[in-house]
Amino acid sequence: MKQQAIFKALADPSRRRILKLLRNGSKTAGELAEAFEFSAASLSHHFAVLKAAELVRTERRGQYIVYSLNTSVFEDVSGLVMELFAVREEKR
Amino acid sequence: MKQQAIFKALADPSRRRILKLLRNGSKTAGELAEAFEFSAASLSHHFAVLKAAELVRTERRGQYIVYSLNTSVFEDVSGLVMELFAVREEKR
DNA sequence: AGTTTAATTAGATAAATGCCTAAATATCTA
DNA sequence: TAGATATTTAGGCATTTATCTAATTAAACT
Repeated sequence: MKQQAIFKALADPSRRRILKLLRNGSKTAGELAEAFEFSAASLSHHFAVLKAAELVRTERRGQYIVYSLNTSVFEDVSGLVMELFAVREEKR
Repeated sequence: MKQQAIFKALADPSRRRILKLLRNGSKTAGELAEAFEFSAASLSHHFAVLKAAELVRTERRGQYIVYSLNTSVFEDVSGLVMELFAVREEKR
């Protein structure tokens, strides 16, 4: 798990928005792009950051590249947040 | 709740480390500084970012300024994470 | 094979971030 | 009130980030 990559990826509002768009199912890069006013290139950069954090997964489908949420990282992220706030257990 | 401030604050490893140091009780700026090799000024900057996100609270105690975790934000942060990954409920 | 469509990579630039030292502020103590 | 200690604020610099346009890669369709 790439803790730093995850937090860094989540720090940008556009990237969080991409994640939210993916909650209800995969989308192609182009479909996602419709929701933004950025150039496709900029979006692509954001995808790369999300991918580096393993928050999304990709799959080529013909001409298209399909992005989907990697929900298995969700537990990692939750765990990281817990870890930041939870009082540490006594050693025993 | 300042969503963007929170995610931005969590994006830096030193700031996450500060939060962890505070899990088991308040500490003065100086005590926290001992754990780092940064200048006090740099640390102070990090404190300001954490404070802007309301992740920590401060209280002056004489000469010292005491920092403590604002655990009430914990729920906010958890909620934000949930929101990023949870499949959205059907409208009804 | 050549053209179109989808997406990424390269290269440039402006803005934000993280660090530093020096100066300022606040409190304590002699 | 003067000096010492704790911390923040100001100003400057280097690195990283987010964006753009242009060029490239990959697949699809004639």
